[in-house]
Amino acid sequence: MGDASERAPAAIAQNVIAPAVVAWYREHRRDLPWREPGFPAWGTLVSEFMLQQTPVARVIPRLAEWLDRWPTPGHLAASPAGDAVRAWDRLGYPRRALNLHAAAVAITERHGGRVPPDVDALLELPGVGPYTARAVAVFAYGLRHPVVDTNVRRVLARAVDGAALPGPASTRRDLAAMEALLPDDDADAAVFNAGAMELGAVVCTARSPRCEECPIRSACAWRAAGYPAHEGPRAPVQKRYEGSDRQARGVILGELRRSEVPVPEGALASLWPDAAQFARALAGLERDGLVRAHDDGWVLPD
DNA sequence: CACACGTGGCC
DNA sequence: TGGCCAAGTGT
Repeated sequence: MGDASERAPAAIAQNVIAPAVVAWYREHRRDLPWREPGFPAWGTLVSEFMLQQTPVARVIPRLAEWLDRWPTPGHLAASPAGDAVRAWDRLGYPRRALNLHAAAVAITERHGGRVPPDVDALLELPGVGPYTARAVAVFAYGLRHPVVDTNVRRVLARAVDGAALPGPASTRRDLAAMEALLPDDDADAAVFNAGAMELGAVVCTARSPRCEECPIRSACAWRAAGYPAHEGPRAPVQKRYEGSDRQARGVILGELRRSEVPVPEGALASLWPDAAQFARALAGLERDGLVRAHDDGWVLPD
C-alpha cells in the first residue's frame, strides 16, 4: 500500500506547483543579464560565482566588466590570479575570484576551453559546489537537474513543509525535495528551477513575504496551516563583522588591491590596531593564496 | 555538521 | 543602532 499512498502527494504537488510557478515566471521574470538569449555558458558560470552570497544588484555591473575583459575561460586563465582578485573589487569573499581563476585554468587545460555541461565535471572545478554545478548544467545547457539555492529552500519549506523557514540545509534531502516537483520535460524543468528561485527572491522572501501575489498560495502548506511562526533551531547568527578577522583580512586585501607595487608589511600592519590579529589575518590570507610574500613586502598572487 | 569566509543595504 | 540577509563552498 505504500506505493500509491506515498507517491500520490508528490504527484499532486508536481502537477500543481510546477505549472503554476512556470506560468508565473514567464509573466513576471526580471530581465537579468544572464537570462538574455545566447548568453554564453562562461557568462553563466561567472555570474553564478559572483552570486554566491552576493546580491543581484551588486553583481550586475561587475559581471559586465568581467566578461568584457575576459570573454572566455582562456582569456582569464592567461591573466594573473591577482588581476582577478582586483577585478573582483568589493563583491566580497575574494577567494571566489581565486577559485574562478583556477576554474578557468582547469577548463582551459582539461576541457578545451569550454565550460563542461556535466554536473560531475563541473563539481570537480574549484569553487563549484552542488548549487553552482547544477545551475550551470541547467541554465547554460538545459539539462534536467534540481537546482536548490537559499530561495528554493525557503519556497519548499513553506509550500511543501508548511514551515516559516527552512531547517538546517541538507544537500541530499533538499535535492530530493526539488526533484519530486520537477517537470519531466527538460525545458519545463529548467524554467521551473529558475521560477522557484525567482519566486523566493521576489515574492516568497525571508522577511515580509508577499503571499497575496504568490502563484502557489492555494497549494501552500504554510498558508494552509495559518502561517505558523518559525520554530526549532534558528540559523546560526553571523558573527559581528566590526573588529573581526574577516574585517582585518578585508582591510589588508583592500590595500593590496589598490597598490601596483609590493606593500611593506609594516605599512599593512599600521592599518590594524591589534598586532596579533593582524598577523593571524595575514597568515590566513597567505594560506588561502590571496596574498604572496615579496622581497619588498606583500603582493596579490601571480 | 558547524564554522569561517566580505561587504553593503535594509528595517 | 544593530541584527538580519544575500543565486554557497571548503574544511
